[in-house]
Amino acid sequence: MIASARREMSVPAFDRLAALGRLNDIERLAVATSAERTQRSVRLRSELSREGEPQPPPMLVLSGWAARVRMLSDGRRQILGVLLSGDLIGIAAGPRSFAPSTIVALTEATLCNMPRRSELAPDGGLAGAYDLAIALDEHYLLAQVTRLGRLSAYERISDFLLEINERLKLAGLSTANCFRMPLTQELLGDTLGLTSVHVNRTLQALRKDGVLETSNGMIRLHDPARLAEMVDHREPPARPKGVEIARDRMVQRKP
Amino acid sequence: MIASARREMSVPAFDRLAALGRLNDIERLAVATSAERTQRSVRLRSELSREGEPQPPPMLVLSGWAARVRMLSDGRRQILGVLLSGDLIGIAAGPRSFAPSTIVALTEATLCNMPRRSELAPDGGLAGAYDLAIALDEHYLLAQVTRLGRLSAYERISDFLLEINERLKLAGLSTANCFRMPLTQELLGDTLGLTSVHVNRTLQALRKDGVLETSNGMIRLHDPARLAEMVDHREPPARPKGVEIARDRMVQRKP
DNA sequence: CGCCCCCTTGAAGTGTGTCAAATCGGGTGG
DNA sequence: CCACCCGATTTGACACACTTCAAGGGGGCG
Repeated sequence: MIASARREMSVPAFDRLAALGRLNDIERLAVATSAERTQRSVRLRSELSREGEPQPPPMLVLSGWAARVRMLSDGRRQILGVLLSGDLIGIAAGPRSFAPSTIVALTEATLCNMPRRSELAPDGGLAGAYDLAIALDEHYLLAQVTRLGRLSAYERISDFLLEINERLKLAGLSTANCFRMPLTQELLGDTLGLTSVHVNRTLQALRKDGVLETSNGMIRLHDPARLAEMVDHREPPARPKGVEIARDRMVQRKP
Repeated sequence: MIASARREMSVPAFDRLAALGRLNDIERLAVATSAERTQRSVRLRSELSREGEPQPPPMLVLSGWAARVRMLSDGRRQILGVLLSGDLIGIAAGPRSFAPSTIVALTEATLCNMPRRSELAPDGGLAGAYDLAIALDEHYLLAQVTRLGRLSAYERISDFLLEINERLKLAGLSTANCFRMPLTQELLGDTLGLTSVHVNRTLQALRKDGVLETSNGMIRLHDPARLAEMVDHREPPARPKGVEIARDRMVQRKP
C-alpha cells in the first residue's frame, strides 16, 4: 500500500497537488488509495458534468485535457477554461448545488474522485491545497475575461500559451518551455473568441516573430519572460509552494 | 437591539441576503449588529481592495455599485464584474490569500464587514447563503466570459442588462423591469469589451428596436423574457429561495 | 486507396475601433 | 440669472482587425 502510494505520488497530477499544499503522510495515502479505487479513463469528447444537472462529486484530473464549455443555441461555442493534470473539479460550491458548466474531455483523460472540501481536516495540507486551487481557478477565470475583453488576437494567443506553460510547469509537464498542446486551432479559437482561420494566421505571425515554434502537437515558447512583458501577462499572486522547486529543477536541467 | 435588527433587515442588501439562505434569528441579529458596527460609506472611485495585496476581511455591499477591475499597462481597462447591493466580497478564498482583483466603488457606496466563511456554523442558513453567493458569483463570471468571447455588441449589452435586472430584482431594486443604471457608457464599454462610441450606437439601436428605454440614469427593459430568448440569456441554475417570492411581488404590483 | 479531420491560403465583407468635433446637461460661481 | 465649465452623450468619416466563404493540401488510418 505504501509502495503503491509512493508510485502514485510520482504522476504529474500528484506533483501539482503536492505543490499546492504540504500534504502529510496520512493525506498522501488517503488521496493515493482513493485515486486507485476510483481512477477511470474517459474517452475523447465524453462529458464529465453537464451544466444545470446536479454537481458530481469532486474530481481530480490525473492526465489529459478537459474543458469547461458553453454552447449557444445557434451553435456558437465558448470554452470557458481548460482543465489540466492536477486540476480539481467541482470543489468550490457546496454539496447541494448544480454544475455551473458542462465539462468535456478534450483528449482521452484519466480522473479520480476526491473528498468534498467539507470532509477534510480544516487545517490539513489538503484543505490548503483546495483553497489554493480555488484561488488559482478564480485567477485564471479573471485572466480569461481580460483576454477576451481587451486583448488583440495576437495578445490573446500569447497570453493563453503563457498561462498553459506556467500551469503545465507546475505538474512537470512543460520543460524548457516546451509542452504538448492537444487543442486544435478551432478549439483554440473557441477558447479565445476567435475563428480558426484567424488563429491560424495569428500563429503564423507568432512563428515569424520568433515567439514560438510548433511541431507535431508540441509548442515551444522561445522567451516567455519577454513575451509576458510584451502582452502584460500576470502570474497568479498566490504562489503555490512548489513553484520555486519547479524553477530549481529547470535550472538544473539547462544551466 | 431587536428593533434595530428589524430595521436593518429591511434594506435591499439584507433582502437579498435573506433570499439566498434562510437565516435564523441569531444569524439575523449577528449580521445586523455587525453591520451596524462596521458600516461605512466610501466615495466614488475609492478602492475596496487592491489586486495582489492581502485579502481584506469579507464585506457585504449595503448600497451602491462597485466593480472588480483590471488595468493593463497601456491604460486599457477591463471591468471583470460588477458588485451590487447584497453582494458579498472576498468570501471564496481561504484566509491567507491575496486579493485576486482590484475593487473600486463606481458610485458612493456603503459596506459592512462580514464573518469569514470558516467562522460560521457549518449548517446554518448564513453558511448556505455564502455557498449560494459563491455559486452565483461563478455563474456570472462564466456568463461574462461567454458574452465577451462569443456575443456581438448588441447581444452583449442585452445580456448584461438582463443580468443586472435579474440581480437587482433579488434585492428589490428593480421593479417592473426598471432600475437605476449608474454606469456611464464608457464604463459599460469597459465591462463589455467595447468602446464607449460603439456602446452609444448600439444603445440607440436597442432603443429603436423597442428593447429598452432610458431616462436620466434609469433603464427599462420592455420585454425581458423575449429578449432573453433572443440573445440566449441564461439565468443561474441554482435558484435562491427568494426568487419565487420576488416574482410574486412583481405579479401583485402589475396584474 | 479513399476518407476524414486538420491545417493553410485567398478574396471579399463587416463589425467595431479610432479620431475628432459638436451638443447636451447639471453644477458652480460671479 | 446668466456665464462658464466639465463630464457624458452623440454624430460623422474613415481605418482596420477579424470574419466569412470557399477551395486546396497534407497526414493518419481503416
